[in-house]
Amino acid sequence: MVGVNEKTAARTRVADAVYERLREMIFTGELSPGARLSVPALAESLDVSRSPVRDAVLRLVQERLASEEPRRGAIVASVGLAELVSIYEIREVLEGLAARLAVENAGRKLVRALKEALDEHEAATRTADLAASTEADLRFHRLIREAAGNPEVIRLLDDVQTQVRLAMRTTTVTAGPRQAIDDHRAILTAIESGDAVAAEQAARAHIFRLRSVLLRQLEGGE
Amino acid sequence: MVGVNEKTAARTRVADAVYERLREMIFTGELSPGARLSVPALAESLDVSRSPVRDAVLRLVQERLASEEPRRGAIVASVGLAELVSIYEIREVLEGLAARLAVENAGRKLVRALKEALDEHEAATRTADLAASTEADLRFHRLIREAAGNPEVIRLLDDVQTQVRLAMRTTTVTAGPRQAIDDHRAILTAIESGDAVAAEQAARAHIFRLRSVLLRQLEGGE
DNA sequence: GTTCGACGGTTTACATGTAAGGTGGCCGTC
DNA sequence: GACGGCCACCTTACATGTAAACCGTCGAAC
Repeated sequence: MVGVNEKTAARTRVADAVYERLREMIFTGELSPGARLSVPALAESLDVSRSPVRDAVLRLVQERLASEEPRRGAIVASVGLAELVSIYEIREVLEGLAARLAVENAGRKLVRALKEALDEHEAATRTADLAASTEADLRFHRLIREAAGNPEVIRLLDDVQTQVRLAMRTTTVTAGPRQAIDDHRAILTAIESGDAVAAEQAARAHIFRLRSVLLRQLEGGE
Repeated sequence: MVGVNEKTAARTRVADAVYERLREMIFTGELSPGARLSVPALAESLDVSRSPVRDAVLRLVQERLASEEPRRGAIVASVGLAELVSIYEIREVLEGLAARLAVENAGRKLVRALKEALDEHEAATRTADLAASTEADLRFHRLIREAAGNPEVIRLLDDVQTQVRLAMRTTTVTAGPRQAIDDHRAILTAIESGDAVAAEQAARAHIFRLRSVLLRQLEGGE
């Protein structure tokens, strides 16, 4: 034995770090939609060589956080309202699926955790703590999809959320905090009662309402 | 097979060609699940440098045709029965969504094209022409999702199909040709009558039956 | 006979060189 | 002053160099 094995060592890929950094820059607005992702320029500003930057940019492109045209390089993607509506159509059926599957292998623990998230969501809303409210909201959804036991659903919903976050740089979608909590309560009730079909319906209805908000924005203002 | 036909002439990217070639090698079995994707070895055998091969392999990894462990390289992915079930759960709701959306902006042309595909499917089944039957089957589904008018749905269902093709190297899933045709007819009827909800239900039921076949395989003979 | 550790070969991951293509600016022309 | 072609710069895409990590093997010690 050569000594203690450091688990911290495993994660040191420069390309991964660059990828994370670029994601962060996109989500914080340091890189706006449309901004050019010049590999040499980024390499210099991040003080690494071009190779890991290239890998990271390719990864962003394939996750559609950036778009590229051959020989012209990549730019930060922008997600318009119409695309966001398309994404919410997908999110609707995927969240429905997650809720249905969650019922099928749900336990007491899930219900308890969901209740807790919902309570915190409500409390944060009462005190107008936006950050905590958002966190509890996201956690509620995350708990359900992780309980679904289908790794593909988790991955796809993570993808959806990534696109939504990007779109949020220019748009917001909320049906009002009270509506969200009521919707969540309906989902929780269905899960608690073990009614998979009702849970699917409730989850779909929740996303459907959010999508309706988007559609009104699409037709009305802007 | 998303959009290979860009009309711009000078799309001679070596990395793209390598990517296509590797995909082909995976689907034809030239590269079996588990096979190592050694960048230097592939570069030599394809007679290009390591860079485009590296790009292509990264792309495969990201599309989950290959899996990688850091510092250990990539191998051709294998899709087991359990994963295939997960994929079909997703396919169920996505095909349902596509059918619903297709109704919402369907025209006469769609119905006619679907009828044609269904007729050919039936004819090919009668003459036991497996290739033509499969082609007509795929075309039926493709027509619907392209009519959905939601590019994300198309992309996700293409992804699903890629995974299914990979899984098909070791598994087959069919509910029997008659069942498939009956299912398709039910979908067509619902679309023709303009009943979006019925179309969604019919499409979901179709995939649900295929998934049931998988589940029986999963429980029964290994 | 089994276990352990050193060694060679192979590969990854990062760095860097370079030809060809694209862009935008600049200048001359009308 | 507007327009069009030329040129210089920058970038992409491919090629290649290289340190360090990993794998399998082999041999020695117990």
